[in-house]
Amino acid sequence: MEDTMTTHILTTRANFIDFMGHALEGNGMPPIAGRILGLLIFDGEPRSFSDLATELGVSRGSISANARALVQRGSIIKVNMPGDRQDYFQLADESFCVLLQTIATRMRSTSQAVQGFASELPDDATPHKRLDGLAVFFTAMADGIENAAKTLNQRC
Amino acid sequence: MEDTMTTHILTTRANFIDFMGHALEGNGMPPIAGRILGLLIFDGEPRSFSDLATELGVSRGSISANARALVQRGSIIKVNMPGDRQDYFQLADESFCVLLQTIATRMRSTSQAVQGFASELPDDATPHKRLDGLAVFFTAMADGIENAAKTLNQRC
DNA sequence: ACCTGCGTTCAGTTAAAATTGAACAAATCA
DNA sequence: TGATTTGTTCAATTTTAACTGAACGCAGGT
Repeated sequence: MEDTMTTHILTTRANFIDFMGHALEGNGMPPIAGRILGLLIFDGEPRSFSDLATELGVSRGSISANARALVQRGSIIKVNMPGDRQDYFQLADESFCVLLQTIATRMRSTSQAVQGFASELPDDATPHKRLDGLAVFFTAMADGIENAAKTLNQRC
Repeated sequence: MEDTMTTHILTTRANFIDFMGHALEGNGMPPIAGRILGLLIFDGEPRSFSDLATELGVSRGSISANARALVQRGSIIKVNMPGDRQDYFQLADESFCVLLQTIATRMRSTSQAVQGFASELPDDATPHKRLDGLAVFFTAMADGIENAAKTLNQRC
């Protein structure tokens, strides 16, 4: 009974980790980054570098690269345990907010880029208007996402 | 002078098309789809199937596949010109709105999926809470994006 | 000093995605 | 009918991204 329960949780855990791998793949991140994030979200507590490699069944090189990318994005943080020189990783408190901010920022820079193209064109040219419209579109999207961040009532 | 102007516009056009190719690449679409979209946004008017292949310098097979994908997404529409049996494509009026709706929908389904994983876990388990939080996150994002769509005062 | 464990790096490999190009069917025209 | 044009399909190819694994430097431990 206890075992059944545990098994079910472990199955769910594995499925969730797998799911996150695919989900973040669709957002321009490598699958393993998604799996690391999924594992850390699920477990909540710090996990060691080696554990990640072992549990996910991937090379240490992969953990190194992908964990670094996640740290850089602010999704996870690296922590040190006293008397243990391994690196540990855990979900960042502001993880989700950071994710939103990252996306919003990307939208804004895209908007700016499009605006740049528009400004190259004569004001009366119809492409100018359309590119302007596209720039507005990206800005609106950035606004919407940042707004969502605030809605989450966390510090963003 | 006239020539300089035209050249500059053409250069900007080429750069914009190229930019869109890269931009949509980051959103999970093939580069050529982005370039087709960029070309149609810039030009505004219908362009023929063959023109797309010629101007973008890619195979007809690629135009066929990518244009179809864009049509299916609702970003562009296929139109027919009287007395010309070629297929023409042009930017859909609701192009940008559709883009937002697509993203919002994906967010909601992701949220639901995560919620599904959460429901597999006992209510008192801490992973349950975290997955719930993640689901809320995706919902908030979907809301934010749909809100942005409405802000654009177009019919969405 | 030597050994062991840890994380990084990067050249090589593998796997996945995108694109090509030739074959094809349908439609048009002479 | 036969020749042409048009868009689709799919197997082969190219391109790109991701991953591996061995070599390396660094820290501690014995």
